[in-house]
Amino acid sequence: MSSVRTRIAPSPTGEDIHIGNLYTALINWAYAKKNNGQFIVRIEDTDRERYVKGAEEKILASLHAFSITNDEGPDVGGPYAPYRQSERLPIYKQHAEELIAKGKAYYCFCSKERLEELRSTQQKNKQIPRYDKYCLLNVKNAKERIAGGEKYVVRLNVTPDKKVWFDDVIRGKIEFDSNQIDDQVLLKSDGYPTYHLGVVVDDHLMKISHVVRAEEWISSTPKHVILYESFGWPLPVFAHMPILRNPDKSKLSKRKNPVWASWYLGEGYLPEAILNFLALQGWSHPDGKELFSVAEFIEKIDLKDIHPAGPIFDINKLQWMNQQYIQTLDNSSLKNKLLNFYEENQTIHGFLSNNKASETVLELAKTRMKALKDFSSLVHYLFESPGKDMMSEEHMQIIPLIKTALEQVASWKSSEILAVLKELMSKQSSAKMSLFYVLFTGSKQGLPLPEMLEVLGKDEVLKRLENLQK
RNA sequence: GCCGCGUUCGUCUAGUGGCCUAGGACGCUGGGCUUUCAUCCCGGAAAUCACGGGUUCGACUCCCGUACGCGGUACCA
Repeated sequence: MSSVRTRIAPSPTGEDIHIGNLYTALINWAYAKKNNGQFIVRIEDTDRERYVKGAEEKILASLHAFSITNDEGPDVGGPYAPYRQSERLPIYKQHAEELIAKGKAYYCFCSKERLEELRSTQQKNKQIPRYDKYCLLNVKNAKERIAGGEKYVVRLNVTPDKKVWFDDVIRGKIEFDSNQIDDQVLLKSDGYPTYHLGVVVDDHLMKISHVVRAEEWISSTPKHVILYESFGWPLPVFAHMPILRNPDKSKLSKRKNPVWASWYLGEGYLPEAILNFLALQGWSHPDGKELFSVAEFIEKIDLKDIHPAGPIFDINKLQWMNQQYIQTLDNSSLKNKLLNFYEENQTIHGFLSNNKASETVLELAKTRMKALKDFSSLVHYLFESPGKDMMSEEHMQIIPLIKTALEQVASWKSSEILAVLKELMSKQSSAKMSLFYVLFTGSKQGLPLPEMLEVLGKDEVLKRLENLQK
């Protein structure tokens, strides 16, 4: 059996890798790993208009942040380098010319204006908007015009009245009528290939065995099939993944949802949790498990088990999953993750690395974080006492009572503090736990108060009460 | 418009002809534990399996049609 080689082909046209692309990357990577194959990253930077500088680096960095490692790519090289399409221009040109020589493609000199006019009249007459093969039928001196410096494109010469089909692992046989297929531009006038020429040539040259990509590519696949046949190349296995959706069911977009992988990382979602969540889109563990490792996913995944309907991206479930991952972390790994996450925040970073009490806090905070970024609001009052402006008459009245009570605590331990607070509550009907919380934290709820008061220290606690009385 | 893909609780899904009076998970909700909030545990509501026809002794499961949703329809990917 020939080896499994999969790939993702991101375009550096956004801020970062799109979460939907990360999903596709996960499936491609996992499937390759499962089969002891290779996973390749190829940068499809053929759109010069939308090109975003630095996007490629960001995409690669994000992939690595998720531990999705590529065996070949622009960053690590490989036997089929270069892996950046902009560096492969002569290859596409050569292949386009091969197609022309075979009569499978042709030069076209039509202006943008003519194409627009053609399209609008076709639409007006309710015809399928397609190129009319004008240049194929009328231009006889293409070589001369090109030699004369005229701009041109190369178009695919689609034979009408034919059935074009392919087998999709996830969806079965998909068939198109070639009359529906446009004479797609293959090589643009700037010398760059379009996606269609680029993918087919590169996937073949790089020996990609499985083309696993999003559903939005289904309708261009027949063009690719024609291309493979025109070159005389065997077809790869196709698998079109469902596309992730917004709550309104449209394709997941940045207007309606956070889509950049780094956004999720920046909120403090753990890569493992995100991957686990993504694995559950369109797929389910054979044992019905919800929580499982990437290694287990690799072991169990099979392309044919993927459900084709487009799932709505439910951030709620992601949050739950993230919390599950956070609370099963041991203190030292949680600490490391937080240290990393709060690299810029000196207060929290310092507290975590120097304060012995951070162990206690970590333990208590664990079950109360949906994401790493929740940690700061859970502990902020350790570094900054709540102001008088947050207190009501009720709070002010209770201060003397609680102060005397706390002053009597001999051994400043959470258990004793709790006992004292409980006693106060039983004696004084106006004394309530929620009042105490506000006094020290500015909020009615939070991490267990006795433990946090212990962390704060007797002196600091009493000082805070005194300050409030001033 | 045309072409293609899809359709099981609000959401992610199980389900490949009888085990389904449809199971799990998130969310929602009631309760327990508890110093608040969480965690954790127990319970509940929630899907006439989009609809209509077939096929079959029997259909969520197979076939056809319809509706709806989504995707594509670029010298963007």
